[in-house]
Amino acid sequence: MNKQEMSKAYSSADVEKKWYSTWEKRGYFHTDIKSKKTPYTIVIPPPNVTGMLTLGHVLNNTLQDILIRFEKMRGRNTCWVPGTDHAGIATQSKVEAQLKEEQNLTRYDLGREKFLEHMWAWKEKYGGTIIKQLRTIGCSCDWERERFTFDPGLSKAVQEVFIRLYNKGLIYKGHRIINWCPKSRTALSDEEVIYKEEKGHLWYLKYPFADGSGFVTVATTRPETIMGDTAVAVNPEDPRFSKLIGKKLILPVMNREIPLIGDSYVTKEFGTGAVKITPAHDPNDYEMGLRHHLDMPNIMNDDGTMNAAAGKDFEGLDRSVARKLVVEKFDKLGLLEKIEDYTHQVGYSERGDVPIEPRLSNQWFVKMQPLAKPALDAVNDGRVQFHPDRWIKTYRHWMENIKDWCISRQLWWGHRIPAYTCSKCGKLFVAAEAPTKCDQCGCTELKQDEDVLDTWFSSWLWPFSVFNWPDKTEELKKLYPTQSLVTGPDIIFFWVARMIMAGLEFMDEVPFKDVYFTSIIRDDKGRKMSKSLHNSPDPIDVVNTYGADALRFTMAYIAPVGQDIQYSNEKCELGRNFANKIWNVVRFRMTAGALSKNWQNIDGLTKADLRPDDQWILARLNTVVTKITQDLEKFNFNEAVRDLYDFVWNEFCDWYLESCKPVFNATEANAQNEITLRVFDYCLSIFLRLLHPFMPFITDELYHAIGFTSEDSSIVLADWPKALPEDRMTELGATDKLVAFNVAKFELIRNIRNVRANYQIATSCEIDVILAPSSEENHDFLERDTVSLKSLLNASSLKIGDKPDGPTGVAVSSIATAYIPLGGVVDFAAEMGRLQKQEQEIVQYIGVVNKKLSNKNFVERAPKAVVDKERNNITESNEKLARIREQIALFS
RNA sequence: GUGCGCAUAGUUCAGUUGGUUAGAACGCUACCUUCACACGGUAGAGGUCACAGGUUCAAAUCCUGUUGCGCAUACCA
Repeated sequence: MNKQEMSKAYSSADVEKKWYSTWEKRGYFHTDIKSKKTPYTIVIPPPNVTGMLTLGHVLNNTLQDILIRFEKMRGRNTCWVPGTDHAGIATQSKVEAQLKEEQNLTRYDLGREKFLEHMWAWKEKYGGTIIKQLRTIGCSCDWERERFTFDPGLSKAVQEVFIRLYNKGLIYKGHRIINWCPKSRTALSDEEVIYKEEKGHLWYLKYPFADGSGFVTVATTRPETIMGDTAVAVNPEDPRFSKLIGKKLILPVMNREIPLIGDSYVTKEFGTGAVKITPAHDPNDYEMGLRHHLDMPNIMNDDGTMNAAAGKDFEGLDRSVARKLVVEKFDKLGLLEKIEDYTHQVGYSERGDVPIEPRLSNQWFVKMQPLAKPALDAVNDGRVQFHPDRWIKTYRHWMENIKDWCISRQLWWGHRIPAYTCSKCGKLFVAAEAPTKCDQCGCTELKQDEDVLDTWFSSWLWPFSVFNWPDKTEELKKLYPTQSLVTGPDIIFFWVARMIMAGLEFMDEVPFKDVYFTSIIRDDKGRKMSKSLHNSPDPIDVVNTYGADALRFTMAYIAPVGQDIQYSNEKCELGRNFANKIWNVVRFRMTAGALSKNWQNIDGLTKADLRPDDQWILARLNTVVTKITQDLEKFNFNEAVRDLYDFVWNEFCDWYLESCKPVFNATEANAQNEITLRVFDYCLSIFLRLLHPFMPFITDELYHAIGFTSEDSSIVLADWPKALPEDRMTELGATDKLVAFNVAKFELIRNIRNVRANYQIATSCEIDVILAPSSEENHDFLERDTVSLKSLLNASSLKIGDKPDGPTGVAVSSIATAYIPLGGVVDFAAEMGRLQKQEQEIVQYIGVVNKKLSNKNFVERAPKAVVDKERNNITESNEKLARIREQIALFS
C-alpha cells in the first residue's frame, strides 16, 4: 500500500470486518493443547443466551481481550473459553411472554415436554446473538471451545456435582420458608431478591380478647396475611402485656381463636409492641411458630392469589386486592385503629420485578458453611486475589454469614434434579439414572423430582465444566486453574464466591488466581443503564459510527479501577480521533521513503549516530514499554491507555515526528535520513504492538500497510516489545540528562512560539532567531540541534550568539535567551509586560523555595536529595531571573 | 442502623508508598486550511484540591470529625 491508497481520514468499517474474519479463518484464537508454552486461560462470564450485547459486556470483554492478546504476545499459550448461560428464569420468562403474545398460550397449555421443545427451538433460532456480537468488537475467543451451560457435557457435570454433594450430606431437602416469586411461580435464592425502599403503610389493627376484656392492637405492613395468623406475640418483659400472655384472642374476619404468646424476639418499642404471627408467610414468624408449636396454614396459591384456607370471602383474590378488603372489613368492624405512612424495604424478585412472597414449601438446599470455609481461606491467604482488593471485605462478610442455598426451582427450563421417589413407600433415590425398582418395597414406579436447578448451580462449575469435567481431559489438566476472571462486583455472591467454593471442592484448587472487578456503567447523568430509561446505547451502533477500536479504546480509557463510569457516545470521539491520529502517522511515514531494512531493532547505532530528538524519543519509548507492561500486569488498564495516548500524541507526534520533517524532506541524500527513518520505524513498530491489545483492528491494518508483517502473518502473532537495558541506553546517549535537555529545549521553543503568537505572526511566516545559551553546556547542546530547532520554529535563520542590535522580541527560558528581530513592529509595552509577568512569577517561586530552605527543620530533616533539588532550583531560578531583569533593563 | 466508596478546572476524570510552581480530555478564547491528520496545529484563559481540625520540616495525598452523593447489607412486624 502507498500513501495514495490511504484515505485522509481513517474509516473503520472495512478494516474491522476484514481482519476479524481473517484472524478467525487462520485459527489464531484456537488453543493448541499440545503447545509447550505456559498456558494462560480465561473463561468468559457466560452471558445469557437470550442476551444482546450491552456496554457492560463491551467493557468486560474488551478487558479480557486485552489480557488475552497481551499474554499471547508475551509468549503464553492463551485460551479464552467463550459460551453462554441458559439463564433459567430469565430465558423461560422471555419465551413464555412471547408465547403468550404470539399464540396466547401458557407453558401449562403446552405441557412440559412440548414447552421444552419450543424452548430449544427458540434458543437455536434467537439465542447466541451476543456471541456473534462479541466478534464485532474483536474478542479473540477460542470459538471451537464454545460451551453452553445446558449442553450435554455441562449437564453431566451438574448431575455429578448434585449426587456427590447429596452423598456427602451437603445437599438436603427441607420444609422451609423460602422466597417465592408469584410471577414465575418458583422459589428463589436469597441473592435473587432485591430490596427496594417503598412508601407503604403501617396498619394498626385491633384483635379482641375472647373473654370480651378489651383488645390488643397490632401494627402490620401486610394485612392480607391475617387469615394465616395463628398467634399474636408480645415481649414477655413488656409490662403492658406480660400478665396477659396465655389469654385467647379472636382473630377478626376469620373468627378464630388464637393465643397471645410471649417471645423475646418482639421489640417492645416498635409499633404497639404486639406482633401478629403468620408462620407460613414470614420467616421470623415461622421461627416463632416452630418455637411455640403453632399451626402454619398456607393461605396463598403459587401465583399470589388467596386459596381456600383464606376463607370464602378471599379465595381467588390477588394479594393486593385481599389487602384492601381486609382493611375494609376491619374498618367496618370498628377494629381499624389508625393508618400511618411507613417507608420500608420490600423484597422484589430480581427477574420477575414483583414483590416476593415468603412461602413455606419443600425445597432442595445446599449446606454452605462447609464449602465456604476453604473458599474464605483461599481469598484471605491470597491464593485468589481481588482487584481492587477492597472487595475482599464484602466477600468476607458474606462468607462468614452464609446461609444455605435454595437450589430448586419450579421451572422447566433447567437441569432436572436427579432425584426419584418411590410412588409406594416414598423412599428417595438420588442417582444419575432412575432405579428400575425400589429396594425398600420392590415397587417399580419411581417418579423423578419435578423441579429443576438454579441456573447458578451450573454456572458455579464453569471454570472446569467447560473442559468436560468430571472426565479427566487433557484440557482440564493443562488449562485449569484459569488465571484471571473479569466480572462485575454485582455477581460476587451469585458467581465468584460460589466458583471458588466449587473449584476447591471438586478440583482441590482455586478456579482462578486474579479477579478483576469492572466498573458499573452509568449514563452521563449518572443513572444506571436500563432498558426502561432508554439510556442504554446499542454498542453495535457505536461500532458503526466510531469503530470497534475507538469504542474499546474509549472504554479502557474512561474505566477507572473500581469506580463507576459515566458513559456517553460522544466520548468515543476520543478513541476515533486517536485511531485517526495513528493512521495519519503511517500515512506520513509512507511519504518519507521505503521501510527501513532493520526496523526490528536499533542494534549497531550509537550516540554519535543520533540526533538529540532520536535519543530523547528512544529514552521515552523505553520508559513507556516498561510502564505499559507493568500497568497491564497490575490490571491498570486505564493507566496503560493514558500512557500510550500521551506518548503517541504528545511526544511522538507533537515533537518527534515534527523534528523528523527536516531530515526526511532534505533534498540531498544524507546518512542521517537513513538512521532517523530506522529510529522512526523502530518506535512505530513498538507502539503499534503496545497498542494492539487495545485497538486490534487498526494496528493490524497499519502493521501490514507499512510492511512490518507479511500478508500471511499478523500483528496478532508479533512479540510484545521489551525494554532495552540501561547500559545500552547509555551507549545510545538516551540518558536522563539528555531527556532533561530536550525537555528544556521544548520549553524554549514554546516560549519563542509564544512571542510569535503575541505578535500574531502566522506559523507559516518565517522568522529569524538568535539564541544566547545560558551556559557552555547548553551552548554545545543547542549547537548540535540547530536543524531541528530551525524547523520546529519555522525560522529562516537560526544563529547562536549575542543579542543583535535593534529592537527584538525576547523569550527567556532556562537554557537560553532567544531574540527575535522584528524590525519596526516591536511592541515595547508588550515585551515589557510579558517579561514583568515572568519576573513576578519567578520571584514568587524563589520566595517560596527560599522560605523552605531557610527553615532549619526542613534542611535538617528532609532527605538530602529533596534539599539538594531545591537548592538546584534556586540556583537555576536566580540565573534565569537575572537574565529576565537584564532584558527588562534594556527595555526601560 | 452497619459497612464500603466518592467529593480536584465549566464538564468528565488522572494524580502510584506525603516532596518541583496540581495534570489530561472535552468545552472556551485568539490565530492558522503550512505538503500526516480540522477526527488537525500553535498559543492561551481557567483550580483556596467539599468543609473544619490534627500529624509532619512538608498534606490534594496520612488521621479525626462535619456536610453532600452513590453502592452494598441488616429480622424491627
